[in-house]
Amino acid sequence: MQPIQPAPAVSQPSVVIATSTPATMSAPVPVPITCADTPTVSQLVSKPQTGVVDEDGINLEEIREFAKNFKIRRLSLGLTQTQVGQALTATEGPAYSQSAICRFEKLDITPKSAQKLKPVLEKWLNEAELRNQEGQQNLMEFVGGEPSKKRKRRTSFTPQAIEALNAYFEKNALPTGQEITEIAKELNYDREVVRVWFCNRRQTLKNTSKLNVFQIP
Amino acid sequence: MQPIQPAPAVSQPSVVIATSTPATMSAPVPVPITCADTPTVSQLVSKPQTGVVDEDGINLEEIREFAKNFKIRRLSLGLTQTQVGQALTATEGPAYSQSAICRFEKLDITPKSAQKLKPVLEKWLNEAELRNQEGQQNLMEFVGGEPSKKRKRRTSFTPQAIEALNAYFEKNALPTGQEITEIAKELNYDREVVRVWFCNRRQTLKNTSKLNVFQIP
DNA sequence: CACATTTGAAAGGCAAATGGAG
DNA sequence: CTCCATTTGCCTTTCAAATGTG
Repeated sequence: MQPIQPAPAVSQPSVVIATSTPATMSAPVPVPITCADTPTVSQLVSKPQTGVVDEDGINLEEIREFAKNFKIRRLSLGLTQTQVGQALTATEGPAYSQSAICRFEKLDITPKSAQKLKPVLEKWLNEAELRNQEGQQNLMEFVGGEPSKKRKRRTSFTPQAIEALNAYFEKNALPTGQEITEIAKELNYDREVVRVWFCNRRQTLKNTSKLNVFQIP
Repeated sequence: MQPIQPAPAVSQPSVVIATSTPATMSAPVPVPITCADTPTVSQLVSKPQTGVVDEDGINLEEIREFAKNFKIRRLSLGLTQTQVGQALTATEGPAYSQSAICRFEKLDITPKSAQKLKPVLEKWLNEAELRNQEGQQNLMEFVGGEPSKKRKRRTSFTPQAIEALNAYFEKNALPTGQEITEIAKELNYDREVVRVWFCNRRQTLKNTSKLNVFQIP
């Protein structure tokens, strides 16, 4: 058994978000026939012409920052979007589905929606982290999740962890048992999880290059 | 308040599944470069050359029939795929996610997987229906779902209901209040749900034809 | 009622986990 | 442990049910 999941040093980002390729995107768009669709936060935030504050006085930059951190903190607690959505339903405030959580994290929603959702998520997450400090048993009780069964729950790595793993992989795709142990310790993930990650990574790479043999356009 | 959801006469299908367009499907497929991917049940069942029984002695026809009925019965109980998955996790047998339930219903799995899943779902569903007869309170307790809150739970119509609604719509896209009441009663859905369905249907139709004005290829 | 918008259930993509063979 | 095929779940996306406004 293992204490739910890691808590990979919630350090400062250090990973600039790379505001997607700016300009140069005026290619023959597939056909945006929609009338006047309200833009999403991620769309607005990626073209800083408007500054950080939306016309309705909403601080887009702040929301972007929070959304990013929310994801990291959620994953650090070892929770899925589904669990958050479900737990939210059980609390006093408004309820939201897994889809809603997903959209918020990806900022694939209107500023108005984001503004409404942010305090709800913020409050909930703080509460969840508090419970977690008092022991993971409290956390699981809070989110109402069963201890799971047979199959191991699929772990979701934080963006940082993925990046680190890829870096290691690039340097050495076939680490020894010793090295795996070290990496696992460094990233604060279960050793087995890291080992399997390398196996799967090699497998994917192999399959990918196999396809390239056919030279698909 | 309302008793969870309808139980639209779980009568005999009467709606032949129309085993997808047979033959004539040898169009220039996008590129199935996969090595030798095990075919899914739906793929196998749609080309009856092999008969109803798989090479491993699995009765595909039976599985198809069950999958279809499973969906109807699930919806009749007013349950979502997510709820089934979650409830399954809480029981003794193996646990499965919403994705797994989805794949089973669409038969988007290998015969082997389907064979494994079928008894699990069958047993669970029987139990669920039993609880439901003893009062919906029992059912909700069984699936462990909260009574929900603010926003009304999105209703999912059974395939039959959809078909019937479309038939009505084709005859008359703007039914009177009286007619709506009758349709709702006939299909055993909440009147309001039916009314909104017609509103949304008209809206969708309008938007769709608006697009056609541009004559998209 | 029409219409724009918000939001969730179902479905799809990718990859974490599993299991068999070496 | 490895490789490899396969199973299965988390996250994402689509489409439409629900909501809000005139």
